[in-house]
Amino acid sequence: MKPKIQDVAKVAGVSPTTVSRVLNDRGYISSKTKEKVFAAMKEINYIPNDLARSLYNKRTYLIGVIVPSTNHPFFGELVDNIERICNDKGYKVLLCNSLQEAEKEKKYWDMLQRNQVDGVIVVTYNRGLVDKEQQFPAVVIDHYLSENIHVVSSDNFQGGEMATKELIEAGCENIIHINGDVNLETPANERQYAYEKVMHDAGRIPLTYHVPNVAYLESNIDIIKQLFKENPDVDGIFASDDLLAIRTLQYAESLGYKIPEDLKIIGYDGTGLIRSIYPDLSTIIQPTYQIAENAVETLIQEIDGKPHDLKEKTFPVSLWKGKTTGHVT
Amino acid sequence: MKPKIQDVAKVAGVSPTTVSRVLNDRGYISSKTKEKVFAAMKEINYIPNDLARSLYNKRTYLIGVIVPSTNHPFFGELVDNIERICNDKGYKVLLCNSLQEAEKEKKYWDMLQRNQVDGVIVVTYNRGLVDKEQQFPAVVIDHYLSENIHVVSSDNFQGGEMATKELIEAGCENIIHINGDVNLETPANERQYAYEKVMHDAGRIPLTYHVPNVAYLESNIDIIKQLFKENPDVDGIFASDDLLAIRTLQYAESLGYKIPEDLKIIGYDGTGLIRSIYPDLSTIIQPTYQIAENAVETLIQEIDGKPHDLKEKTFPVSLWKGKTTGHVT
DNA sequence: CTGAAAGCGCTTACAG
DNA sequence: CTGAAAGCGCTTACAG
Repeated sequence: MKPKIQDVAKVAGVSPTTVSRVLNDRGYISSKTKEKVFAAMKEINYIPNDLARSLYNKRTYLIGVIVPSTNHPFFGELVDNIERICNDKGYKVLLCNSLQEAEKEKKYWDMLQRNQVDGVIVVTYNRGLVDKEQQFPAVVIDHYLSENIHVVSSDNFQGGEMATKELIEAGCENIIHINGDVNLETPANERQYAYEKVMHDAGRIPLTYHVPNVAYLESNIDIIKQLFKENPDVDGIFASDDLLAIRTLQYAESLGYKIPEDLKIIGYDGTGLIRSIYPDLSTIIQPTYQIAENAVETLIQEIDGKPHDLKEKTFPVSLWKGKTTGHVT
Repeated sequence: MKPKIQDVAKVAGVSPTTVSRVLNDRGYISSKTKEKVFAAMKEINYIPNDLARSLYNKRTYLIGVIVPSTNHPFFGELVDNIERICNDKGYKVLLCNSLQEAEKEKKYWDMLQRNQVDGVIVVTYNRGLVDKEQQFPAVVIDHYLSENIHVVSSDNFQGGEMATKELIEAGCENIIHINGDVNLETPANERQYAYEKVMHDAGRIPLTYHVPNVAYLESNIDIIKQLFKENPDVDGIFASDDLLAIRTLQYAESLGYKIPEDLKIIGYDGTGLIRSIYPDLSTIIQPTYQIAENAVETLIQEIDGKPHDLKEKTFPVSLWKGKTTGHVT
C-alpha cells in the first residue's frame, strides 16, 4: 500500500492534522515538528495524493485542451506552447484530440467535466459545443463559441489582407484563394473576407476554392487539380494553410509552372517548423506563443474569479517574405 | 453548487446507494427505480465526480505521457496516435513536454505520481528517471530505461542498415552520417552502429557528425557547415532525422550541390507530415501507429495486472524512396 | 431489490 | 503550537 498521511503521522509521532499543515505550510508549527514530519515523509517515501486534495479543495489544477489534432504544425506548436505555459503556472494539461468531429468533442467535454478540470481551452470549429447549462471556465482560440466565452486569436482579417496585397504587389493578375471547409466557422473565413475585400478594392474578381479538410492533404488534391484545370492562367494563389500551400506548389510544379516566375504562392500559419524546413514559402505568421499565453492567462484569471475586462483579444500577424512571392532570400 | 449523488437521491426518493448502483449498473435494481433515478439525474443535470470515484476505486484511467515536445513531426504524430488509442480504450492523457530536460522530467514524474495516474508512457532519452522505489506501471518508447520496464520501438538497427545501403546502392562513394547528441542514449545510436557496420562491411570508413539537438535546427547549422567544409567531396548523407536531412539538403543546395546528382540524402522518421510536404526526401519510415498501439496496450495490460510476456517489442521500418537518393517519382 | 454505515486520503474550522 | 472531528463526493460490503 502507498503510504498515506496517517502513516507519516504515526512515524513522526504527530497527528494527521499536523502533517497536513506541514505539507501545506499552513499555520504555526514548531521547526522541530516540521523536521520530524519531513524526516518521516522521506523515511516511508510519502507522496501526497492530489486526488484527495482536489476532492476537498474543489480545485484540480487541471486544464482540458481540445484541439483537432496535435499532428499538424499549427496545432502542434500551439499545444506545445499551451502546455509549457500551463506547466510554468502549475497547471496540468489533459489533452483531447477531437479530429474535428462534433460528437467526439461533446464526449471530451463531458469527460472533462466529470474529471473536474478547472477550465478548458478549446480550439475547434464546430458549433454548439458549449451551450450546456452546467458550465465552467473556458477560453476559445480562433473561434466565437458563445457570448460568455473569451476568444483569443490573431488578426485573421489583417492576415488575409496582407497575403492578398503581397500577391498584388508582386504583380499577380489572376489571384485565387484556397480555403477550408466553408461550413465550419473557422477563422479562415475572415481571411477569405479580407481577400475578397482587397480584390474588390483593386477592381478584381475574387475566386475561392474550398477543400474539404485542410488537415488531410490527400482529400484536397482533387480540388487543387480542378483549380488548375479551370484556371490555367492563374498566377497568384493564397492558401489559408501552409500545408495546403506546399501541396499546391508541388502540384503546380508538376504541371510545369515555374515558381515564382509563372505563379506566386503564399500560405498561412508560418509555424517555426514550416519556416525552418520551407523557408522559401511566403506565409502569414500567427503568433502562437502570444495566443497560447493569453488563452492560459485569461483562463486562469477566470478560474481564480478575477475579472478580466476583455471578452476578446486579437494579436497582429506578420508577413514572412519568401521566394514563392518573388523575394530573394 | 454542483449537484451530487445525494441530491439525485433526494429528487428520486431513493438512497445514495441506489443512485450509485444505477450509475454503475451494479446489482439488481427494479426498472422503475432506474427510471426514476435517470429522470432525477437529468432533471438536476447531474454529472458524476470522477475524482471521488477514483479516490475510492484507486483507479483514475489517467495515463501520463512524457515526450520532449509535441512540436516535432515524429513526437507530434506519436502523441496523436497515443491519445487517440487511449481515448478509444477509455483512458485520458496527461501531457508532459519535457523539452529533453532531465530536471523537468523528474518534476513531471512526481506530478504524475501525485495525480495517481494509472501508468506512464515515456519517450525520453535521459538516464535515471525511473530508479525510484515508489513505482507504477510504465512503458518506454525507443529507449531502455530499467530492467522492469517494457520498451517498444521500431528496428533502429535495420533502419540504419537500410539507409546506408540505399546510399551505397545509389552509387555514393563518400557517405557521411549526421546524428544527434552522442551523450543521450537515443535510439539513433543504434542507427549509427548499423551505419558503421554496413560501411565496414563494404570496406569503407564511417564518419559521423553529431549535432547538439536534433529538434532545434538553428543550433545545428554550424555542424552542417563544418561537415561540408571538411568534406567537400561528400556525395551521400544519412541524417538521423528528417528535419536535419532537409536542413542539410537546403544548405548543400545553397553551396551549389545538385541533389541527387552531386549529393544524395536520406533522412529518418518518415512521418506522414514530412512525406506529404517533402515527398522527394528519401527516408526511413517508423511505424508510429504500431508503436503507439503496442505501448498503450502493453501499459493497460500491466495496469490490469495481466501478464504480458514481452519485455521488448520491435517493429520493422520501411524505406521511402524519393528523388533525393535518385529515384524517379 | 434497497438502505445505513464506513471508508477512499486529504483539509479545515473549532477547541485547547 | 497541536489534535479530534467532520466533510469533500463517491462506493461497497453488510444487513434486511
